[in-house]
Amino acid sequence: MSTFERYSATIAEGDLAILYRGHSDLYPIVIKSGEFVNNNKGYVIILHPTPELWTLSLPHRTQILYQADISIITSLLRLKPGSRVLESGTGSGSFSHSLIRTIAPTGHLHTFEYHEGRAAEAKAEFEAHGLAQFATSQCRDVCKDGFGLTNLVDAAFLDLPAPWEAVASAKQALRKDVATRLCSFSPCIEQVARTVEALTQHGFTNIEMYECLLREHDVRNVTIHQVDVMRSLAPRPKVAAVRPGKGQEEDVPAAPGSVITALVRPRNDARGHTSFLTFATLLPQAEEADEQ
Amino acid sequence: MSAEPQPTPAPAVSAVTPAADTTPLEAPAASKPGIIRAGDHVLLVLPSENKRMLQIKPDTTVELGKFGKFQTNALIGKPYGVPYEIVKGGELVRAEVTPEDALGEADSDVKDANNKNIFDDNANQTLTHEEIATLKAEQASGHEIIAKIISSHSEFDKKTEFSKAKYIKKKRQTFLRQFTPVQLDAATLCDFYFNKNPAKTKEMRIDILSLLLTSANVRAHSRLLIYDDTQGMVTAAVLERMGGFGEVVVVHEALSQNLDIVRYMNFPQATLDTLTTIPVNRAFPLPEEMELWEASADTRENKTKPSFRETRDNIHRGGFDGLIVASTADPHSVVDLLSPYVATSRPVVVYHSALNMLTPLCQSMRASQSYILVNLLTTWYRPYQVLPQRTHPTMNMSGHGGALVVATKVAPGPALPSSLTKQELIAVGSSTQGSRKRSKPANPARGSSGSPAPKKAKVGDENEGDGMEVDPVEAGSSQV
RNA sequence: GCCCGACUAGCUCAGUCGGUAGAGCGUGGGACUUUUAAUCCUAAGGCCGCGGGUUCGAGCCCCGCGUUGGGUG
Repeated sequence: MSTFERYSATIAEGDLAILYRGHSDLYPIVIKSGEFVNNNKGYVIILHPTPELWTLSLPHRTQILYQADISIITSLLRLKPGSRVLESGTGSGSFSHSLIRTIAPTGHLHTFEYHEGRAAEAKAEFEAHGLAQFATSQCRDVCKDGFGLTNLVDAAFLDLPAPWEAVASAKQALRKDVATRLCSFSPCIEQVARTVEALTQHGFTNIEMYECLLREHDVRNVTIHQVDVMRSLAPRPKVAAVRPGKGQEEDVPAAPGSVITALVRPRNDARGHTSFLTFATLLPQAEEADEQ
Repeated sequence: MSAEPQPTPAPAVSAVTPAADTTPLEAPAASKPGIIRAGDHVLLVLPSENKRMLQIKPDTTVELGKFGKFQTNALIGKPYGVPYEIVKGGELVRAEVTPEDALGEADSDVKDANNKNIFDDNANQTLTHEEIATLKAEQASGHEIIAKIISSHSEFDKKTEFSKAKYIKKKRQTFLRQFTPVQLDAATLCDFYFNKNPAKTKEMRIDILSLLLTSANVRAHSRLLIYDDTQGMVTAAVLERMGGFGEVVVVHEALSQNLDIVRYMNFPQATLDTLTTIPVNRAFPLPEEMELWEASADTRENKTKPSFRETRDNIHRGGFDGLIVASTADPHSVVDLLSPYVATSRPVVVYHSALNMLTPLCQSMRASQSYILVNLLTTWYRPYQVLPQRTHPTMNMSGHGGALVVATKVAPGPALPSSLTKQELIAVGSSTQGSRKRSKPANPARGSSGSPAPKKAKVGDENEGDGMEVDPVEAGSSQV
């Protein structure tokens, strides 16, 4: 069975796969013999699922976390195989899938979602994707009822409208024998301020905040003309994109008086602000407290 | 199923699981996690926020300049991450951390004071340099000295609370005799080198490294090919994310490769055993060299590692789960060399500190039928100071953290005749997302046209002999 | 009937390489000669069909409707 925590060599009945029909046309499917999908594009490519492809193709039930934020959060929470981590809310499960990939096979994700429907869908997804053994998902309003975990997790991730209300309970859930980490994900600076205040009051240290955006770049060859007095009045070659390779008819040398050069620029549809990422450390308890 | 707490919503899940049992490979026997061991490499964070990296060898004295000195034996067995004060006699005691030290009074009214009547005058401080030096010589604690300095500052009470906090912070950075030993991990080391000696790690910033790790789908049980010119930064980060499971083969150009950062990670032997390295000329020997290598004994002193020959055979078996390149050489040449040994539907990720060094590679990979989803990436990364009523960006690091080319390797299909523009049926299953309409792959076809038998992709790859089991299916043939 | 796209400039278009701030026509200005005008040069013109619902207080979100193109009955 294909899963997000292990590659398989071949496609099998019942596997989740990602149907590729172009960069903006990725679609998750379950392979079932005897069934068809239509396609009017000549060919498709079936890809092995990865958390990154899942993030690009999953059904949105909420706004989701994307790869840039997911990546830096994972690093700064110091996650690796064996880590135990709590997450709230589960949302559409974009980050959850990536978390499970990183902490498997010896770690565990405790994920909490207060919306009943979304919690159920996420849970069903984990099971369908063969990830249930790595994740415990609960429908629970953690701001009101807390996480219900004690001295258990290495890291906590809060993606909540009022994260400051969950700080005390998150602290309780974090283990106390080693330094642990917390991240809060909030779009607005006022949320950050209140969260930082709560973190400080609860004894978190090393509070830092970041923003991280992904910039994707286009590369294309353009033909540009050269300024030349002798030719200044003659018709100029058109400035036009020229693409190399794949045997296209555009694969022609530059006309006299012009030169082909690579033009690199950021894609204009790049996402803007996502959220502020607030990180904090909870130091291990002093030894006196350890003794009891 | 899971041995973890069950997902019943109502009852509080109270779980206390012993720490050691899930991390057998990371925690050496008879040692608690997060405890400093003899032989560990550690990072010491000083009050000035300067950092020093060193190895804790027993029975040694560590000199921290004006911040004091201590015996390594006093640190062994103590927890990481905790600030320690060097008290008289060189003993280390856990330093108290109070929020007010760093924050100032959060609720203070900023308007209750200002600098209108404060003048820059050294005479505001009544203590002389000699008197302060004497205090230090008498082994007064940092806190005592700071208190003395504040009480000797004639204008201190005129300052705003925020200004006082900043003043105190400066004094703490100068006079406190303490340090925090930080456990070394990939994120910490990346940050350390990026700030201290970025050339060593080829200007690789933590956010780009993080993106590299997810893009390459690095995880336990990965089987990866790596070309690493970052002093081992990339390899160390990859090994950390694999947790001792799987396999990493590092190919390098010189006869031996500097992977110092891997050593600094304090990996257990089990993790180090998943790493093998091999020079390019042993992995890809010229025909005339072949006999020479075959004749000569493997000269590696560490016989627990596979021989070059075994590693070479391993590489040529192909089917790797990914390729990661962070090279100062032409990245294109490295990708051409190693990509053939990567399985299809697997990531290829290439790092370089300069975007423009990757543009030709990006163009040619986009033009190639062997890759899809080819992307040229940089990041915009900005840290902020967050203090009550004093939140602001600390610096702008956009555009200087390196760039990545990320792609997915696929099996190139046969060239499509131009007549094949019509709809084709692909023998795969239906959607899992019944409710989703946008770009739905299509509805079950009704016609009885064609056989639904799944097509095994044929590998028309230019890369012969990589032995991959074909995963992505390219169904380019007509059914009509 | 069902399915899949596309709706931004006065009009019409824009590709499975991660090509939707890119163009063409038309329009204005200039040069030129072949002057009921042609050719060349150049300039101006862009915020995305309508409505609703949802996501955290960031949409690569969803639904409906309209217009339009294609496919299939």
